[in-house]
Amino acid sequence: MKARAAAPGGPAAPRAYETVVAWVEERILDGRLQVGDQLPAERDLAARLEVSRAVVREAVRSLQAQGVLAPSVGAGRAGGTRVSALPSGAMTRLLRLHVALAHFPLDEVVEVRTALERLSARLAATRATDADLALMRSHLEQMRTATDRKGFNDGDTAFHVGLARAAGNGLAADTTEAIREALRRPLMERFTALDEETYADLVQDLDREHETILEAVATHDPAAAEVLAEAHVRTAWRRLRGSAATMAP
Amino acid sequence: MKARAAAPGGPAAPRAYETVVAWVEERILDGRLQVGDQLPAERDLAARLEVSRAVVREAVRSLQAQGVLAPSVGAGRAGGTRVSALPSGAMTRLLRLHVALAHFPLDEVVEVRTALERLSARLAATRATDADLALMRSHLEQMRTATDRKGFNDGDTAFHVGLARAAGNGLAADTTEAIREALRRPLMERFTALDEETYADLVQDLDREHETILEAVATHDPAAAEVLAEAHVRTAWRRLRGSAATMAP
DNA sequence: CTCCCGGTAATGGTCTGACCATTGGAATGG
DNA sequence: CCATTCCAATGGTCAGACCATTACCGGGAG
Repeated sequence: MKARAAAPGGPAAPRAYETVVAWVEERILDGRLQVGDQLPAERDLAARLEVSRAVVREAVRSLQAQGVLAPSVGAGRAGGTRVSALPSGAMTRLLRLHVALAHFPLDEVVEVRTALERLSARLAATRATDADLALMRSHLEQMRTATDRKGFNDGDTAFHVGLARAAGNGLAADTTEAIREALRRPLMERFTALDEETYADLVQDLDREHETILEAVATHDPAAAEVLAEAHVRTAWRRLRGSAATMAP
Repeated sequence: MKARAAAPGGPAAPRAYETVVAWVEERILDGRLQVGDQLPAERDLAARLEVSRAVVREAVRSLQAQGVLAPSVGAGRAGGTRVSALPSGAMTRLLRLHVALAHFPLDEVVEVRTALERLSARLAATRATDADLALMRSHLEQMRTATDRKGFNDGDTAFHVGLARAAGNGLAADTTEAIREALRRPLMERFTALDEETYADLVQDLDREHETILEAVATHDPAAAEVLAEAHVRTAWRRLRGSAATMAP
């Protein structure tokens, strides 16, 4: 009689790597493991949990994909797998893939991004430092001096991520960044599909709107900033969303 | 002369499993792989990319953690690893861990949740079906008949997730759900720390607010719904955030 | 005493080869 | 035609080995 006997209606057979993931998660959730702490060596952990090193490695990869673990080779303090907190890359990849899989339609993503933009603008208007403002101003300049559409888009992304960072909300900033990155490809497709005149008009209007948002933030006017920012994202998307180059003939 | 020779200033040595992840991601991003498609068998993929099966498995775990791949045993159509789109669980775990790691302070998370709530309420007020409304009403009832605080909290979660689902925005709903789940533990700690009288008052007020939100949604009044929902989350958190049971003496 | 240098050990990274449990489907027999 | 049996393919797991990188320790040179 095997322990793993599959009870047909029962819970799916527990994978060995899940027990390792659970071991780590449990210690993170109750605080025994904190950022910077070192995990036992893979060989030790495998022995302790009575699994093979291969499944320990699978578990580590799984948690690494969430930005929670960071393995590094070598002996002593510097080596070993440590607990980290780098959700940005993880969120970006997750969102980009699921957008590509058409699980999240672009309109939905833009709706969320609009809501976040509003939040960021309001918070930034109350918290932004002079350094934040200077950085955002430099991004405005970057857009104005951009020589191609990709350059402009990069500046635009930097501006909005900068706004989110200035808001002092890490989750909002990381999410905004992830959404921007996830939308980069489809956005650029629409951007490059515009004819020269439409593009020039759009850039001019966007610059004006950026300017007014920055002004509201600089003068610490949260109410104005949130309205302007929300309207900005909304209208920009309205003008872009139609210009899709058909992708699947 | 090794191909992997570490160029000191160069980019970090590319891990073998990353090439496998890249292989899959590339095909998802350009549409060659879609939801439901089957990946080559691990052994085949390993041979094709000239890596060991172990690293292929690590890559699969990594993408599985993002909700993008779903392996299953067996032969024929049913077996094999397939492309999936289940970001909900992935987002939940990611957020929960990073909240536990104190990378995202509770106040920040609640701010984002407030923004999402506002969005969901507005959208729900324009799109909610009778079925959605009936479901939310049942969650209201669930809260009223709850015998303990956990039961109330579960109903509350269900109500707000239901609102997000009714909004018809999958990303907003999944994110709301992830945040709710990530906050469950710290929220319940505060919830249970309230004395009986404060708790009774709070529950009564929350119920009233839920009622007004649901009313605004039912009468298709987006402007009212978004204001009520935002105020609801904000005041609820204000009343709860102070009641923390100190955790680390 | 200090500094440099080599060795050593520990770590994650990778590979190989094997066996198991599950599952679908093909071959077989009624 | 249907039920049964067997087989092959799949992911899951394990054991053992070797490699590259890195810190640390100890000894020798200055």
